[in-house]
Amino acid sequence: MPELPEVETVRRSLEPILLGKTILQVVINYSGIIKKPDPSGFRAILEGRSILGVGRRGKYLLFKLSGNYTLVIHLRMTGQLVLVEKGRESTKHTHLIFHLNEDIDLHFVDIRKFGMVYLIPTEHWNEIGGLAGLGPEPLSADFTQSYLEERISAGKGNLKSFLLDQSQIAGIGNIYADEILFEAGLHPERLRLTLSGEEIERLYLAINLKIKEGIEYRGTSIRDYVDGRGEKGGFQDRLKVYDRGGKNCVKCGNTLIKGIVAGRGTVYCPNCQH
DNA sequence: GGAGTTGTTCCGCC
DNA sequence: AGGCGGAACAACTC
Repeated sequence: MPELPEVETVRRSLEPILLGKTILQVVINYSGIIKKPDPSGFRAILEGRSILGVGRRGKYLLFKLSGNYTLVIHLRMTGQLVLVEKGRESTKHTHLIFHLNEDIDLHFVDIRKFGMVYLIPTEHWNEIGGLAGLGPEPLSADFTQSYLEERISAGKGNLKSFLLDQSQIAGIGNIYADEILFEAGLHPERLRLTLSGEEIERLYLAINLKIKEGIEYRGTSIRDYVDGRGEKGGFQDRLKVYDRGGKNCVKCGNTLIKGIVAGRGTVYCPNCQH
């Protein structure tokens, strides 16, 4: 499940290799993941352009191309972007192949085909639904404790759904939401409006800490996630609640509860989180 | 072969 | 009217 730390790790692993490369040819094995434009336009516009930058916003990867075009890729649940030597055979789930100069290919692989790819003139970036409405990056200067305080108190609902809401904070998904709430000692069903100032501060620090740790350990590989070199992350060994339902709390030893909150599988410690 | 998996969008309700 | 909750949907693996 690529969330901010995983997408950032992919970005960092691709950037040094892709910068300055030219897309010579694009092979489309499955066109369903290309949301804009139609597949033949997609191929025609891409071929011959060079890659000027590899950026990220929330869970979206942004490839800045020559001629003011941007290739936007969202990996959703099982998408992978991997660099392979030219000519290496593709798997049955390889949907896009970007043949680059200098004997390198970039493969888009996605077991479930939930990923989304857009190619747009850069100034039209806000036409992509999810991208326009994103909240601040959690590790940027825009994301301050007073911003969090203001947003928390601006609406109802519980903390889990708040953390998953990309318009409040960009890039948090199910894994990091559970880890952040455990770190902060806050119950996923806790209502936003009941938080004290001290609890909002704990939440703020936990968001910063867990997102930073996720990046530092190069993401969480529970099932499919790998970076641009095909390497797994290391954060799965440091998870305290996610995927640990029924196991013992690392802090107090009680049994961790797994339930559904905000429509998502959610694990928490009933003793440590209030 | 039914259950489980999550990010995003959309719809209906209050 | 707008915010919120929940459902739907995508498609594959085990």
